[in-house]
Order: sequence, then C-alpha cells, then structure tokens
Amino acid sequence: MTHHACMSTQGPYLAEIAHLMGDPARANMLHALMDGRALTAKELAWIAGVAPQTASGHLAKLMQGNLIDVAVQGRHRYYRLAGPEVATALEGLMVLANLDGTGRRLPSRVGAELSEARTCYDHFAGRLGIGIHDALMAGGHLAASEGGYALTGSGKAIFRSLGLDPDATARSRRAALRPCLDWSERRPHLAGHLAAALACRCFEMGWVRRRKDSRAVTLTEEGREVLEAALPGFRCDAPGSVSSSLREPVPALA
Amino acid sequence: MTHHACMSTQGPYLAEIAHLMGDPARANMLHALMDGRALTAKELAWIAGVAPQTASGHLAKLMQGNLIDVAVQGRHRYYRLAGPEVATALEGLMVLANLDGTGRRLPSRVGAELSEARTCYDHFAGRLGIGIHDALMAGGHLAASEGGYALTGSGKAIFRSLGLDPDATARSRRAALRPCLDWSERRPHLAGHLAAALACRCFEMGWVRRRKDSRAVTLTEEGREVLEAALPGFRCDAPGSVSSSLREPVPALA
DNA sequence: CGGATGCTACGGCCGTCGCCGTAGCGTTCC
DNA sequence: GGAACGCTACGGCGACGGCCGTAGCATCCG
Repeated sequence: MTHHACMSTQGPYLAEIAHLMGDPARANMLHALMDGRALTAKELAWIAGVAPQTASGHLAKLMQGNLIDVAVQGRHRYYRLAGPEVATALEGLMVLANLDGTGRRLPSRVGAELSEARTCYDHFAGRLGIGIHDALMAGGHLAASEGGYALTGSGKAIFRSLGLDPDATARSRRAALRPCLDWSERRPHLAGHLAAALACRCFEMGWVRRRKDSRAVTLTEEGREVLEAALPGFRCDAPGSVSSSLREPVPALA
Repeated sequence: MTHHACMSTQGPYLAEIAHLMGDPARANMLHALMDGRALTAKELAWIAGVAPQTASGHLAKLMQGNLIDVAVQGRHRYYRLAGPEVATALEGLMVLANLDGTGRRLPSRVGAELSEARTCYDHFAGRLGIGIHDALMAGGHLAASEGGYALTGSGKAIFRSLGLDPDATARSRRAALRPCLDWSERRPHLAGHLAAALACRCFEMGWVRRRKDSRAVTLTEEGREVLEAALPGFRCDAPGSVSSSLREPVPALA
C-alpha cells in the first residue's frame, strides 16, 4: 500500500532530540543537570535509578546527541548540559508536565521552595528571579537591544554597586541579558551571561545559598538587604503572600 | 543489587511528554500543527507517512498526554495543538535540532523562507516578527507588565490605527503581549493574544499571505507599506542583507 | 436505503531499546 | 606493585511499542 507520504523535513530531527529526552533514566539525568553544575557518571546513575553500566550507555547517547558535555578530571568524568538552549528546551517540556487538560497548573507536582527561588541553568528563576527582573524593568534600567535587553546608565551603576562589571563581557556573542520565561510563574526573569554573573556573585558573597539535593535556593537576610538597597522597588514575596493570585486558572486556548 | 536510587519527582513527567514527542510519526504531526491550524486525522496520517489506523493510535496517545485537542464536525475530526505552551516547547526542541556540537547554527536544516517570516503557533516569528517587536520596543511603545509587556499610550494608538482594540481582551487571564524567543534568529518576537489578533488582522487584510504546505508567510507590498506607516522604524530585512551577521558562530557555553 | 467515506478498535508480527551480567582499561591510593 | 575505584565495551534477555491487517461504528450522499 503506497501512501505517497509527505514526511516533513524538520520532524525527524525533532523526534531524535525528543526521543533522547523521552527515557525516564535520561530525563532524570537531564533534570538533575539543569542547575548548571557538572556531576559524575556515578552520581547520575544513582539519580536515574540504574546501574553504572546502564548510565554510561545513556550518557554516551546524550553526548552523541549534543545534549551534554563532559570534562575529564583524573578518573572522574564530569557531565554537564551542553548549553543554555538545552535547559531552555527542558523548561519548555516542564511547563507541559505541570498542566492538566484544562490548562490549569497542577500545584502538587512542584514544590513550594522551587517556585519561590531556584536556579535555572546558571541564573535565578522563581519569584527571586522575577523580582530582580521586575525591579530593573520598572526602574527603567533595561532598554531594548538586538539580543534582548541592554542596561541603561542607571542599570550599569546598579551592577557596579553589586561588584560586577557590566561591560566586561560585552564583546561576547552570547546576549548579556535576555528574558527567559518561567515555567512555574509564567513570567519572565533574566537570563544571559550577565544574569549568570550576578547569580555567581550572590553565591560567592553569601547572599543566596544552595540547598542540597535540589535546585531550590534561599535568599539570606543579608542578601535581601543588599538587593533591596541596590535595587529600588525590589521585592521577593514570601510564598504565601502571592499564592492566591497564582492559583487562578489560566485559559487553555485563545 | 539494590542501588538505593534517588529518582527525582519531576523526571518521570518530563519523560512522558518527551516520549510522546520522540516518535517520528508523532513529531511530524506536531510539527505540522505548529502553525495553529486544525487538521484532520487523514491529513496528519499522510504528513506522518503512516496508515490512518496507525495515525489514529498516535492521535489518541497525544490526546491522552494533553498535547492536542480535537473538534468534531460531522464525520471529520479536526486536531490542533492543545495550547501555546505546546508550540513553545516544540520550538525549544527545534533550537537544539538546529545546533551542532560547537553551538553553531546548521543553516541547511532550516529554509530561508522560514527564517524570513513565518507563523509561530498563532503569531508572527522570523524577521517579520522580530521587526515588529523591535520597532515597538525602540519606539517606547512597550512597558514592563506582570505577564510580560504592556502597551503604552502610543502603543495602543498604533494598534488602533491598524484596526485592533488593544483593551478588548484585557480581562483575559492569558498575557496580552509577552516576549517569545525565536529559534532561528535567537531574538524575541511578540506572542500573546494581542500578537495573535494582529496576525489574524494581517491575514484578513491581505497584508500577509500564507504559503501553502509551509509555515512560511509572505509580507505583501501593501502590508509593508501599512506597517511602515503605522510603525515608525519598522524594517523587515530581505534574507540576503542580514545573513552575513547571522552566519557568525554562537558560543556554546558561557 | 445501499454505498462510500472518515475514523476507531483489536490482534499479531517484529524491530528497537532498556536492562544488567561479565570483562577490560585507566587512574588513584597505600 | 597491588588493590580499590570510576568508568566503558560487549552480549544476551526481555518487554515495550510501532506497524498494518481486518473488522466495526458513525456520517454524508444519491
């Protein structure tokens, strides 16, 4: 039986990538790598719930698909996501995993700590990331740029006051600041290497601390004071204070 | 052998969704539905290159995974994507499908017409979508809002001059305007129901025409004149004039 | 009302792939 | 140098799932 099939050209490539992410073990590994850190094969095997031999095979496939990178150090092999685009794609899938048929959020599937503050690959997301984004936007510290956002003069001063040089990485091709949509809040936060540098600085100075075994992070009291002083209008709401508005349903179709 | 496995809670859900997209036939179907139109099961079977019985099974699985919706009309069943989030997730995967190991774009995999102008679910993407976004942003017609962007007074006037009511859909929960990252250009364009209404208006008035069998669209001469008159600073470059800057490599990691 | 059309339900075939066994290589520590 | 460790390569087992056959139900047409 000949169907004279059409077979779009984009489809197969899309299927290759999705197939790599479609295995539970590999999905667990990728999810664990989404905070941007590098993990060893053994750690990833434990996370995925499979034997090291099985994990090794999965990691080889993810390497071949250019989804992860490896850094060899002695007898350890550290795996990490191949780039921010991989984290973005995974976030897009997570949005779907947290919706039911009517377009409502399924609040039970995502922890409260994660929507409060977490890392998104290499920058901040959750209400912490949104708070930074909104304060900069409302204060007129962001302007349109070809890659996303550019800092105005006042915006650069804010970054300098936090100990960062906003022009240091200007020659890089990767956008310094760009919007990144949040899967738990459906609002944009800041991505790009300047956002990554800010996150790095916050960890260094003890303004934000990682929680172990989770992508959730905690804004310390000192960190709150520093950000509120540097960023007029910055707020990072406690989970309870805004949850009522976030619980409201979102329409599924236009 | 007990591994005392960790097994993250998010991983399995992520894998379910990715597994649905990871089959070539289903990926072709979803890709075909990305322009927001509704297609019959038979059309989708032909696109996927499988028999109608097989397609029926695939569509049932996609329904169960809440990736598509169905509208029954007589003896026909029209399938469409379940929502904008599905299109966004697919776009995220396409970014990865168009990168090689070094982070370079693979220009051969995406047609020139598609990066010039195309639909992204229900709004414009490609250089057409970016041109609209940049002109509004540069002119100060966009302001920060909780869901993404809000129109300033001058921005509302522009939409009214094009025959749209920017306040008509204000009560809806879905964001009116929000940034959406483009997988071919890596720059944001406008999504949200106001962007969808604009696209709809452009098709109605003959300013933009669909090409058959493709998500690529054409900006007509009249459409160019209308947009340039309504949007000061609007440009929609010809493919050749900017291709040199777009061919430059993009660094893979920060 | 009989036939054609659009679609779905079920069953059997078969390829793909995830899984862990053993085995082997390189590194680190004592 | 020997033992432990981290990781990968290969082989066989088993199951999930895609594929199309036939069959059945609903709808539109003459």
